Amino acid sequence: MPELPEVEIIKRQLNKEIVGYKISDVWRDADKMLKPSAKAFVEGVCGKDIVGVGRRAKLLIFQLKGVKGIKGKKDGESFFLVHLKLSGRLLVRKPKDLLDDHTHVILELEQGKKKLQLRFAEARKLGYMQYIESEKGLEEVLFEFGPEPLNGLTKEEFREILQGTKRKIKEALMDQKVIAGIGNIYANEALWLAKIHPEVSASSLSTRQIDGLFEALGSVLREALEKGGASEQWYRQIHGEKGHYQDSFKVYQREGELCLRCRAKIKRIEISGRGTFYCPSCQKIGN
DNA sequence: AATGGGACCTGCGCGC
DNA sequence: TGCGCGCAGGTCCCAT
Repeated sequence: MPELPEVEIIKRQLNKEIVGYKISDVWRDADKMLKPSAKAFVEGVCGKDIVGVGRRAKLLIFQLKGVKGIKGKKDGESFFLVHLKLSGRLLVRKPKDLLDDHTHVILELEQGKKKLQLRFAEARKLGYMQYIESEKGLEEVLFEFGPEPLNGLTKEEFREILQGTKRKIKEALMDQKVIAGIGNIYANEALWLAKIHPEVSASSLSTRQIDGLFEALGSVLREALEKGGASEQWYRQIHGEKGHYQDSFKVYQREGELCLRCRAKIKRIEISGRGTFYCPSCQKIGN
């Protein structure tokens, strides 16, 4: 999945569809996917209203308002997070709609007579939903993320961050503590666009290269947003539609195919265990 | 500190 | 048709 653009699209769509609904019940068949425990999650969210959906890095943040279900405490703000990991889908359906494959959690939603379901389908069960009791608890989770590339990150800050680490540039880009929201697809695509070899040390990049990478990153992420995200095997929008950015991949999963700039063959290597695709001719070390 | 490997899980496509 | 293998949008933990 679900990298920044995909999560952002889900966030925007959910804000149009489920804000104002109350969570009336939770069904689940994989307790492991609920944190801090299935019981705490269910008790935490049941009976509360969804007042908004946000995003930080690749996390969705559902803001809740209302009385805690069982113990009936004060009316305050609480939250739950959703991480889709590799194969998660969040789908908004009507209760009578055909069950989606790999659904492991269903939040029953009500607003007056209207009823909806928010279904968490996760083929690999690596994703999770996490209930968080307070704003303070939320801040503790979000605290560690680096800046958001489409919201607040400046060219100067980007330079400073990258010049301060000797790690391979692709590793740095994908580290959520360095920059938030970049995953394997967008790291590969941005480096191709900026003509930077994925294995070069971040601190060895010139200012001109870093500025180019900053532009490339913004351009790739914005284009992905416009195209509804990248739908490979799993990613879907909230009504099940595919995004289209996969049709614009320049290097990702194009091993052996021709570079669209110079016609050289795209190579695949591994960096930190992740498939890495680049053009050996226009992304040279020491460019 | 930095790097590498494995774990967490399951599904799918490919070659034989 | 069936089986084994490699690969998959992510992140965490541990050993070296």
